[in-house]
Amino acid sequence: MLSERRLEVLRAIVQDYVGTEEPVGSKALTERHKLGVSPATVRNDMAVLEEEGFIAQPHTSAGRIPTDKGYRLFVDRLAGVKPLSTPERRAIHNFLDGAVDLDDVVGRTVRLLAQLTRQVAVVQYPSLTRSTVRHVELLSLAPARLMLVLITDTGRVEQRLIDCPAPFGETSLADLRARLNSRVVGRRFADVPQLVQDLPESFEETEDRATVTTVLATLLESLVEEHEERLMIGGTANLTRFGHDFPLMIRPVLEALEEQVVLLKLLGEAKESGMTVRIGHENAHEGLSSTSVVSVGYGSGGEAVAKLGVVGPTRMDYPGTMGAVRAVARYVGQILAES
Amino acid sequence: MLSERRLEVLRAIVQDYVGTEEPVGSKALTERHKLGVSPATVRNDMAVLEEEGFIAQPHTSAGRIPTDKGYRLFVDRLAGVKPLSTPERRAIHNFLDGAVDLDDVVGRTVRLLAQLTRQVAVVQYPSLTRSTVRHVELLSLAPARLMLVLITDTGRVEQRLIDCPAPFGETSLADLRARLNSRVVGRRFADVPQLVQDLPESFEETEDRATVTTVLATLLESLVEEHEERLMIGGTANLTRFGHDFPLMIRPVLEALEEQVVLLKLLGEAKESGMTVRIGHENAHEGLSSTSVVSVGYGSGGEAVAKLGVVGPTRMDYPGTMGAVRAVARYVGQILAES
DNA sequence: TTTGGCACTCGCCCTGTTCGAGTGCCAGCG
DNA sequence: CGCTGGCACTCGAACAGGGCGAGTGCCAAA
Repeated sequence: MLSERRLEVLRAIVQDYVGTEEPVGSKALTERHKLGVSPATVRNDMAVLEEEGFIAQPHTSAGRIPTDKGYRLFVDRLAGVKPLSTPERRAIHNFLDGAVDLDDVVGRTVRLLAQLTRQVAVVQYPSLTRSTVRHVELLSLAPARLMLVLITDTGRVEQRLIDCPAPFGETSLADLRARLNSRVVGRRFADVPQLVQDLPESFEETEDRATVTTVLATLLESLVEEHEERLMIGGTANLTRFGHDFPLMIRPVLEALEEQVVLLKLLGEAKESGMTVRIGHENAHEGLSSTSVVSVGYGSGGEAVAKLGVVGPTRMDYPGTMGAVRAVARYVGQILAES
Repeated sequence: MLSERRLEVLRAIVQDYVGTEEPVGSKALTERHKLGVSPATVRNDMAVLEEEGFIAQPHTSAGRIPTDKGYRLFVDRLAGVKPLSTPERRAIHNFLDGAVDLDDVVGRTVRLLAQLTRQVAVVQYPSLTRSTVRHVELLSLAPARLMLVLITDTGRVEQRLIDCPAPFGETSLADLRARLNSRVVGRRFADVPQLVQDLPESFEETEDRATVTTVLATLLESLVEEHEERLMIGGTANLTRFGHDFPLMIRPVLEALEEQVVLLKLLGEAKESGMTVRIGHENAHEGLSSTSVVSVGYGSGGEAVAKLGVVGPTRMDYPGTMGAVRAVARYVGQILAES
């Protein structure tokens, strides 16, 4: 087990390294932090910490830098979540309050998060399957062409064109629309396909209706699949803060960020509740092995409807980042609940 | 005036430099291109070209590289637009045909363009003001809360929440909806606010309606303003191909790309018809002074409803890039016309 | 267990040197 | 008059060597 002071030394190393981006030596440590011991003692502690794998030296006769394992310990036991300052909180409110629709909320959130953390921000749209249906609309664009519009309680609006096998009268359309709405409004999205599937059984009439309803069902399903998970990213310019080795690092990160699949998986791996911090190699994707991901679920009520987070270098200000991420998530939740 | 051979030398320099990323000297030129003259002659030509400002040397005793002016001449007079290969064309079709809605079309276009050109792709959503209204829908989400949904002929669907000053009956709603549609469908989007503004005059009834209609009008207007110009970008990972000096270059470019305003202005400066190539300092934004922007309008019919293009280093393969941009724009136009 | 001292290591940075691609100029040739 | 080959020159890239100093590990003493 590590003594209290050793942990203190680790904390000091992490803080200094995050601040300076340079390997930190024993002397500098004792000067900048009031550890109450001499450099020699710190050196001994460092030797132990290195043996345990919490820190490493890039090359002999250089200072130490934290390893992923070191950051892990730091996050788990040595650092809290730094609450935001009141100006920062106020900035969040001001910035987010002007949003006019969901796209706007998500867009503003991304920009806000990127600005607060000075890192790359990722915000997932509220999941369809976890939302409930607020409204279903069927519009007739042309005789044999419909448009389906779905509105969720989280403000998402999804639409899809439907080519009907045969023309469809306005009255039957109204009928179907009414039945759909009475069936489906207020239900969880995930249940919708099944509900719609059953709909034809309640009719004894023409096959017209049956065909259309099946079209609807398949459409709903594909819609849920394809649009289930959308996300927005921003602040990629912050990648340039990565450090001196950034030309090599930045490439795979940009590539990973472009692959929505990768990002979704990344967020998907995060815990359902509470904040998740994945450090360096803890991330499955190897292009992100020198980045850390801080993510948290957000939602209008008790349960999360989606996640948001930031991606940055492992050498990041964890307490501050976690504080910003949590604060933003909370407030976005409030905004969603209001709308 | 420049002789034919001098132009040929410039063309060779541009081609070689684009290929190798390295300053090109007289010897290498004569070896790689059948100019039919000796290096010494080429040197003389180069001296002239440099005097005229078409090429420059990064430092004494290095080869020459084209200046912005040199690229301009190259694009204007020395290079055509390289048509795509048939496999490439087929790829475009295959890739774009699977799109299910406008978001999907735009998203696929961005990815396609980025992949074809290996550069950063920018695609503007079809402009609202240049589209016509296909459908207007008014949904009642709560007694005093409506949702307005607008659908354009280009497939854009825009929605906006409306908080009514007072509850609004279902029948008055249906009435208003019908009137709205009969007034507005088929009209150009830009005219809609005015049309809606006039709507209250055709009523002699309660002030209920009047208030709601004005709410509608202002909303329509703000909607047009705020959502008029949206765009999607992709392929930012290609920024890493920028060259050896890319750490310095990439920063301002990423920042510019994040600022939608900047990009929109960039595309806005492009000609209305035909392809526009802006080279280096020709771009107003100074962060983009070492990039070139190739853009072109696209649309379902004769006139353009929006623009798309790519952003890359001035040292780019202009004929190939222009070919890809043009081909993609054409096919996206077709897709939009079909939907 | 902590501390001061001390020898040692090794990357960084500065300097000097070499190497060669590329240039400009010039005299000669068609 | 334009093209060509030759030649001296320039100047950056690449490499090597040396001093510097931060930082280390170890040890003996408190």
